[in-house]
Amino acid sequence: MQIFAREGYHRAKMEAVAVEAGIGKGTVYEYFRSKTDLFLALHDHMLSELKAFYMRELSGIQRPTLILERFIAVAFQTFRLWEPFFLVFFDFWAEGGRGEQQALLQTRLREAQSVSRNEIAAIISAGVKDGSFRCDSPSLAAASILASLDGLVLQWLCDRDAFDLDAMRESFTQTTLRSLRP
Amino acid sequence: MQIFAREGYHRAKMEAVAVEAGIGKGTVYEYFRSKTDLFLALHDHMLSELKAFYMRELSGIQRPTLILERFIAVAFQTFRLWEPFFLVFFDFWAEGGRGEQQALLQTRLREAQSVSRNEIAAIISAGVKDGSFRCDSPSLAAASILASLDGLVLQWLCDRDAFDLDAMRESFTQTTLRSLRP
DNA sequence: TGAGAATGACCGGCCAGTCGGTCATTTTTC
DNA sequence: GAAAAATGACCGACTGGCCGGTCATTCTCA
Repeated sequence: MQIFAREGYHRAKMEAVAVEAGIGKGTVYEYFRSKTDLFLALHDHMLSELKAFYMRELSGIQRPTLILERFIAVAFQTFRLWEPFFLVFFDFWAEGGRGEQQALLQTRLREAQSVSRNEIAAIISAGVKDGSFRCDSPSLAAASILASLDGLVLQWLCDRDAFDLDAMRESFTQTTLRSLRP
Repeated sequence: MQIFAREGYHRAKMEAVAVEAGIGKGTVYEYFRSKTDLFLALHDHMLSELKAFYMRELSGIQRPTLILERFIAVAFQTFRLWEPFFLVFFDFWAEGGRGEQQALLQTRLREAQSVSRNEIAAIISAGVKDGSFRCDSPSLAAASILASLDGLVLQWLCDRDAFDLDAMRESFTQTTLRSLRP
C-alpha cells in the first residue's frame, strides 16, 4: 500500500515493494502471481478492512438519522485515516473506467459500489418507513451521497490546503440531512 | 484524446498517437517535447474547450436559480458529450493526488478546481443577495456541488448500466436547489 | 540432511525519445 | 522564368534504459 499509494500503480516497482516489505523480490512472487495479482489482493484487503471499520463504528446505532449522520462523520474520518487507501483507489477508478481490458477490476469496482449503495439506500428506506426521512428514491439518494463523498476525497487529496475538512463535514452533514427531512 | 482516453496515460503509446493523427511518430516530437508535454497540452486544450462550452450554454441567463439549474443540466450533458475527456481526467486526478513529483500537473488541477469553485460560489452569492438562495458558505456549497458532479461522473463511467443518468440529474437538481432554498 | 523458503542476478520485451535522411515547397540567383 | 539553393515538415528504424518476471543457487530449520 505504501508503495502503490506513493507512486501509483504504473510507477510502483516490484523491487520497491520487496524492499519496503523487507524481503527479496523473488519472494514476492512466492505469494503473488503477478503485479496485477498483488494489486488486486491489496484492493480486496483494504476494502474488507474499510468495511470492518465502518461496521465497528456504526454498530449499535438504531435511529436512521443518527446512523446516517455517523456514517458521514466516519467517512470524513477515513479521508485522513486511510489516505493511502484512497490514493491507491484513484488508480482503480482510473483503470476501472476504461472497461474491456480491465474486466476483473471493473467487476470488483462495480460490486463494491453497488454494495455500499444498497447499504446506504437501506438506511434511508428504514428512515422513510419510520417517518424520519422523506425520499422518493433511496437508491438515487444513496448514489448521490456516495458520489459526493468520492468527489470530496478526490478534491481534498488534490489540494489538502484549500480544503477545511471539518467545515466541509459539518456543512455536508447539515445539507444531506436537511435534504432528507420530511 | 482518443488514445489517452482508451488506454490511459501509461498504456498509451506515442506510436499509437501518431497513427491516430495520421502522421509519423517523429513528427509528434516536432510539436511536443515529450509524452508528458503532450498530455499537459491536451489537458489545457480540453479544459478551455469545456469552459467555452459552459460559457456558451450559460450566457444570457439572469436569475441565479435558473443559472444553477442550467449549470447542473449542462454538467450532466457533458458526461455523455465529453466522455473521453473525463476518462483522460481520471488520469490527472490519479496523478495529481500524488503531489511532489507531479508539481506542474497538480498546480493546474488546483487552479482548475478553484476557478470553477469560485464561479459557482459567485452564482450562489448572487442568489443569496437577491434572496433566492439561503446559504452560510457559498464556497463550501460550491465545493460540495462540484465534488458531487465529479463523483457522479466517476460512478457513471465505472458502471454506465447501473446508472440512470437522467433520473440522477433530475434528482440531483431537485436536491441541490432545495438545499439552497430560503 | 532434505524439503521448502528466500534470494537477487539475469533475461527479454517494451517503448520514449533520437537522428540521419527525404522531399515538397519556397526563395534566391542569374 | 528556370535552375539552384535553402528550408523545415515529416519520417521510421534504431537505441538505451527500465522493469516484470524467472530460476539456479543459497539458506533455514525441523
